[in-house]
Amino acid sequence: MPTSIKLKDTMTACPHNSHVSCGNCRLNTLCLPIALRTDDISRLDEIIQRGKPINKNEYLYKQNSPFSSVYAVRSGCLKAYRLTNDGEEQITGFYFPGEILGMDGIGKNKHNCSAKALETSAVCEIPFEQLGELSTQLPELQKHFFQIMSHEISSDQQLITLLSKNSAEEKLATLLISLSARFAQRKLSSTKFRLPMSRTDIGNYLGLTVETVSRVFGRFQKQNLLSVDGKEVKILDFDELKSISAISEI
Amino acid sequence: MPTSIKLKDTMTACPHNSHVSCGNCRLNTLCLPIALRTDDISRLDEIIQRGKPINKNEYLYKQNSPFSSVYAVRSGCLKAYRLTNDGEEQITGFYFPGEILGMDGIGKNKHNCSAKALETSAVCEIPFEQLGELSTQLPELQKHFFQIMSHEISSDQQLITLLSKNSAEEKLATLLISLSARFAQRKLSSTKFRLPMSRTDIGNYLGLTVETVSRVFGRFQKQNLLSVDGKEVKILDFDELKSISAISEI
DNA sequence: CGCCTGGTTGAGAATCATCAACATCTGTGG
DNA sequence: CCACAGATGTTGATGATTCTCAACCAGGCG
Repeated sequence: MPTSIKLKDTMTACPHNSHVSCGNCRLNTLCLPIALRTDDISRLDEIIQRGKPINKNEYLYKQNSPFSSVYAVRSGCLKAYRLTNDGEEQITGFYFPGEILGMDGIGKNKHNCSAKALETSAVCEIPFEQLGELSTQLPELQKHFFQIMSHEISSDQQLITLLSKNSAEEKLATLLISLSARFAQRKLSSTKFRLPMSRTDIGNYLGLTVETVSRVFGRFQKQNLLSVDGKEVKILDFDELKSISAISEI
Repeated sequence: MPTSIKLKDTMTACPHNSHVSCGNCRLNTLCLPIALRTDDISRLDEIIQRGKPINKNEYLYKQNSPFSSVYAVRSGCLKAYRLTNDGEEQITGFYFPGEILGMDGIGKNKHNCSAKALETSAVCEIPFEQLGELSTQLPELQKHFFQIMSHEISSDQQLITLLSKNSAEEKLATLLISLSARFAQRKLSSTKFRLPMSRTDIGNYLGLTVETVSRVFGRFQKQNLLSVDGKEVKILDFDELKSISAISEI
């Protein structure tokens, strides 16, 4: 068990750097409870393990493997997916820096999904047993984790609605607007970004075939909503794209 | 605020009876942490409020209303649903006795869904603030609620897969097998039961139109998998129905 | 009794999947 | 550095599942 290294100075908080502590991680407003006091953050810091980065296509965890930790993404991007009866995969979410995954494993003490890196990624491992113990002492932390889990439920429910009610164009527009918002949250451009996932992954996530995804990208370009160059996307008409999407709040 | 009435004697634990305490509720193996000691159950009992039954089509809570409690179903059945942009509803789940709903509201302190009774139903209201406090003192309770939320996440993810990958027949078979299992859990018949929801609700939940649901019911009857009389369903060939469904474990 | 909601059945239409061919990108090894 | 192979993405033609629209039936309730 590597003990975490404490750095009280204000070193550059690059998320790839595995020596950054929670206190000076630039993502901490996303994954940490705002209300935690500095010395409480240190206690959280102590249970968090920062492993070496995982490469593209490597697993963070596999479906049905024993559950022990949840993970906060530090850099890169991961997909979570379940295998269906007939061995196909169904992607249930993409996870970006500051977002937390693995909570589906808590209920049955084994992972309900697999998680695989879409590109070289670094994560903070948060042993759940210890998190639970610490949470009994820090009510704010407990509340925060209830909230994170609740958010996961809400976003799953939104995906359910999307899959059930919306057309291919609405689905893709919704994904793009959602990604845009999540990039903005990390102070990145909300209109020009790189999709870390393949077209196949997008189709899988949205319940569409690759071909349909490709065609809809084509239509969006013809309508001057987007300019697309491989995985690079530039949103040209944000408002129109949003109005196509299933995302309501302005 | 009515104070809960304690009944230490072994009165008949009918779930409609609002005076039954957690300790002698016959559903407590479903909604309570197994490991809780008797006097701890009493403490939980004290924060739980047992309101009067809600009638068919009445709301338990509405989307965007302030969140304060989660609810355990005591009798009846409820549906949870979200309104889409254009005012349509999307059902995200049906909740039967022993099951817990409302957890989607924790994250933003307002309900992400509405919940409406499909028939006269009774619920136990569990004020979340107090549950949080009690959980810091009873680690088992905290763990139990993490698990319940995690189960909700897992089942939402299974629904995502179902909606995205499966045909109309697979969807309906899956719902029927799932209901069957949940009735069995409550010691009711797993092959003969009454659907509390309308065909429209089933279609909505499964991402199908009423007509399609009706046709698939018809086909299943022609294949002698089911006999259907309105809302009464009798499963004639459980194994075949299960093999059509997306439910794997035997 | 008749209205209204909920459910069933039929015919035609539309979206998206499938199948297939082709283009492009990636990376590996000569 | 180039060439090639495999993976990934695009485009086209065809077809199937499911939706839409419409008519009709059944049961419950005033």
